[in-house]
Amino acid sequence: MAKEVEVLIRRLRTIGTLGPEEEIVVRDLPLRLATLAKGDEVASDGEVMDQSCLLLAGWMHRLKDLPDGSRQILSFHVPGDIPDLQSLHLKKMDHSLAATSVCEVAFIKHADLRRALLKAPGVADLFWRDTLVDAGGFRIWMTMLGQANAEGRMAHLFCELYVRLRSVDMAKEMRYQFPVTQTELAHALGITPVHVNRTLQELRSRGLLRFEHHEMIIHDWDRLSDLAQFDASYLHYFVDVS
Amino acid sequence: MAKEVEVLIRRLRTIGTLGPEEEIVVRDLPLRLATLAKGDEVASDGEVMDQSCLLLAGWMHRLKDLPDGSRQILSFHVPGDIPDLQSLHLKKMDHSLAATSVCEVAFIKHADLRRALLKAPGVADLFWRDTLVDAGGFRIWMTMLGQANAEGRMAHLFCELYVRLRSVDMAKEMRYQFPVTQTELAHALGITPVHVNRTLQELRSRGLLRFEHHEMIIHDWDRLSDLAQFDASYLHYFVDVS
DNA sequence: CGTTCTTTTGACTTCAATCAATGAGAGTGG
DNA sequence: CCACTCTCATTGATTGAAGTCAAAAGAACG
Repeated sequence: MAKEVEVLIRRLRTIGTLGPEEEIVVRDLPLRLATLAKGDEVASDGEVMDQSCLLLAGWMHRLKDLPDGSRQILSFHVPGDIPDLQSLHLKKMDHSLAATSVCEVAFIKHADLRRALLKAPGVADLFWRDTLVDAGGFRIWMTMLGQANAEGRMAHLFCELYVRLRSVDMAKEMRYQFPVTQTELAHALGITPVHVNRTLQELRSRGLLRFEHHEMIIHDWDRLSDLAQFDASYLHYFVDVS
Repeated sequence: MAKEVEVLIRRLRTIGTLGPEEEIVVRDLPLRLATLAKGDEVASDGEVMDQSCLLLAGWMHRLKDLPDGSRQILSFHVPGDIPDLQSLHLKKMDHSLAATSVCEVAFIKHADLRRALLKAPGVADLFWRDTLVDAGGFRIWMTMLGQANAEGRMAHLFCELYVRLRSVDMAKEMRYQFPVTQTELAHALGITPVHVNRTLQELRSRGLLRFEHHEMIIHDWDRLSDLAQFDASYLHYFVDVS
């Protein structure tokens, strides 16, 4: 029972080791299930949280809106992720968390989480490690935003998503579903929607990939990852799945 | 004795509370002191670490070099920071840590740190929190790199540094020392050195600030922080010092 | 005091933004 | 089942912010 927690177990085993007794502690976490509609925000910038959100199915993303109206998408999330785990220790959100597509989630009360982590320090270390891997993703994205042009950034995002999606069986044979619009891609890449469109066309005309109707097909992984200067080690997978 | 650890105590109290017994645990951490020359790397991309580095005096920065030769400076660090604390759980570095200026540091063995955190879970939470605040800084910088132009990014960096430096008594009355070259600034801001120079001139000609001989003087905080869309809450200071 | 690093300036180029319009799909309701 | 609407994708023309290249001027340092 409570098969919902399996995605979390898998995620934790992707970035570290989880002993049998620790697994029990994780399995015993009380979950409150919910279904989110596309665009729903489960945490808003400035809000004070008392729970975190485990993504079970579908996509989520974190975003930051600036006073001038511009928006940066900070990360995309796949099942097994706890995108707002940081709120366990930083109660007040400094960004927002929203559903990219319809999705299934499980809320975990911070009080319950705290109790569990106190009981099993090894699990606490794993959760800590998870937030550190999260930060590692930000570092790479900062680097790409600061140094790479539109093609490089886009290629990098598509490479990262392929590797992460494979680890949760949502990608195989160089293809995956990615339910975002070009405008959302633009918010993630720090470029305009028009330029997203042109960059996609450029990558496609060079035979690197195709992205149509929310389906990504990578035609030439070697040249794409080369263009992206992609190196999956920042994902800190315990066993590399790339 | 061991007054070196005071900067760390202060830092921890800046982002949370530290009880008397927890303070003792922190004070008992074995430190190995060292002096670094400008440019020295205490941790390099790919390296496996068994210690972290507490900055006691001077400046450090973290950076990521890409295969094509471009470099992104990810963060600047001031006394009290442990810039590579994440290596406690992510042994293998995914970026580098270097001395911006001559500086004094204290190395803390991960084994000692782990022992201390096991003894005092409240301290573990504080250190975890510190890494989460670190990640919050990355999120804001990602946002500025993706959405703001050269002026906005530069203004934001200068605002952030003023607030952080004030909390460690290294800035007052709208001025502080900042020992970087315009080329290093360029690596942090994701623009070219030439454009750094022109942007500095522009900000100066508008009466917002002056930056000469490594000294920053902010002439108009209100307009500068407005241009930066700066909101210090992402620093997650327990008591706001801005 | 000369050598090196850093800052500054000018001319030119380029990548991406902007503005504006058209086209294509998906879902809705008469 | 087809008009209608809405969102999303695409295209073209133009503008603008920042990059590039090259050189000179100014500081810093042994």
